[in-house]
Amino acid sequence: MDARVQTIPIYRQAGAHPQALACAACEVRSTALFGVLDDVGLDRIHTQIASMTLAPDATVYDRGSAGLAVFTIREGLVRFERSSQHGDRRIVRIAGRGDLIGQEALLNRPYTDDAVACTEVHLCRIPRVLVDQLAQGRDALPRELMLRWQKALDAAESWVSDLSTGPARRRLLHLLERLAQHAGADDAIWLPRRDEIGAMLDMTVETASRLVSALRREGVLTLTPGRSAVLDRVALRAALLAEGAA
Amino acid sequence: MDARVQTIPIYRQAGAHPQALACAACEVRSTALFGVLDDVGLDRIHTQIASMTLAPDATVYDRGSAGLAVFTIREGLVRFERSSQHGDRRIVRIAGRGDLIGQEALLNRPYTDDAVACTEVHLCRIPRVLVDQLAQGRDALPRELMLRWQKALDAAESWVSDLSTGPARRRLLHLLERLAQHAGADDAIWLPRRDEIGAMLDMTVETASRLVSALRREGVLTLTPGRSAVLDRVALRAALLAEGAA
DNA sequence: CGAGCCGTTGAGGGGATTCAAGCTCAGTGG
DNA sequence: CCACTGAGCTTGAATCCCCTCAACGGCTCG
Repeated sequence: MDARVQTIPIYRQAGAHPQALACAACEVRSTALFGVLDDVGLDRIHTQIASMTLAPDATVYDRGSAGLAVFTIREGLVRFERSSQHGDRRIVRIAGRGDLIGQEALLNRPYTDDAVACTEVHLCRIPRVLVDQLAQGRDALPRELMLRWQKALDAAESWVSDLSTGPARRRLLHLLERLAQHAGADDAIWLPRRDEIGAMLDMTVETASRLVSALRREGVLTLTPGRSAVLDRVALRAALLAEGAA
Repeated sequence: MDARVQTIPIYRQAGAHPQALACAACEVRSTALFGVLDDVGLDRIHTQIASMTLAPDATVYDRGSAGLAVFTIREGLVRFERSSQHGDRRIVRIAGRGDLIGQEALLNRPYTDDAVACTEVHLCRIPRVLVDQLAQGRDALPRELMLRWQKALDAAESWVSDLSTGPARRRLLHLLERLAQHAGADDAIWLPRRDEIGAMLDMTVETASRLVSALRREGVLTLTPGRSAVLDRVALRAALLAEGAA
């Protein structure tokens, strides 16, 4: 949890602090956990939610630690890791803007994965007890919560069917396709390190490197400094079709 | 949905029909969705829940179809399948006794996977609207629901880290370990067909066959007629340790 | 500048796939 | 009754994809 945490409460009254209107004006509000709450609801919660910023590779929480809060991703990518006791880790899922992570906390459970920032990440940290309170009063919240849970479940299952199936090249292409969904304005995606690609797709760094290089030569991918790249979406589609996978 | 469905309502008053006390006396009640409801709650629901029995390979529901109900597994195993448009399917998760399946229905969503019976399966079919009603009145239910969702999510993620990681033999051993958790009294497990093992572990039928035969020769597995087998748990543990995976 | 991390590329070997054949067993119909 | 068939399982041989082992270059940083 080596992050810059701004515990400054977020007040909503006009003018004031630059983050005053943060919750109400939050860009992801409509897709985020509290998006369904009205302003009255917001008044009750905005003082307890902490805004956080994490650097790449900073951990949001550790597997096994007590779950005291859930997090909404305002910006950036987070990966979920598990490692077997003999050392080799596997990345089992990634989450992005608008996703809710650490739901286990709502059940008073320890976190089931290591959650690590891929890019710089902006989070809202929501204490477990706060959600409990809200869940009692209104009932818009449970549904929204269930939605998050289902979304995470779906993501986990399609991780199996897309990223753990077939030859290495196809798996990589599927990964790129998925990363493209979190792309910036200019088709700039976050490109994992080679060993991270390996942990995601169950392959060695060497294989990951070879395949990335191949895609670079084919023009599907153009590397840019700092773990990022530009994707040619058309070429990617073509490559996927050539794999016999749409 | 080619099943024997007993739409006979399940009444709770004493004596009466053999299934009269079904809900109240349900063996899996403590672990099932409505386990937390008291008798009053049960009175309100038992008439709307249908008891079903499905034969092996019967489908519970199809991916994409309208989700009108969730199901509790009273007995047996259910697998979740996805198939890409060029034909090859992948089994992404299995669920067993006490698990809730088809939660998407609660969100008014189509089912995200094909759900297919592995063994003979006994289900309780719970209409979506019924859960909605209950969720409004009491609030024990939402928490129980969240628990199910989290359990499914955890299962999906560990499917990636256990069954989609490493060499074929280790993946198969992990699968057996998992199937052993659903074993009958005598360590008799449901053993998938070779092509089903292939769909679970992303390998060919031939590889699956070779590995199963090898384990049979090593005494880890003893085949018995009808897609089942007896496991030597000690030998399994030993084999897993030899793989460098606990 | 050397150390270390990260990425790349090559050579060789091994594990899984592909292609192929043969087996058992249940169901079918001559 | 028994050949015939097809589905499921097994085994073999050849191929290939990916891993292992290795070396090297670029880069940052102490």
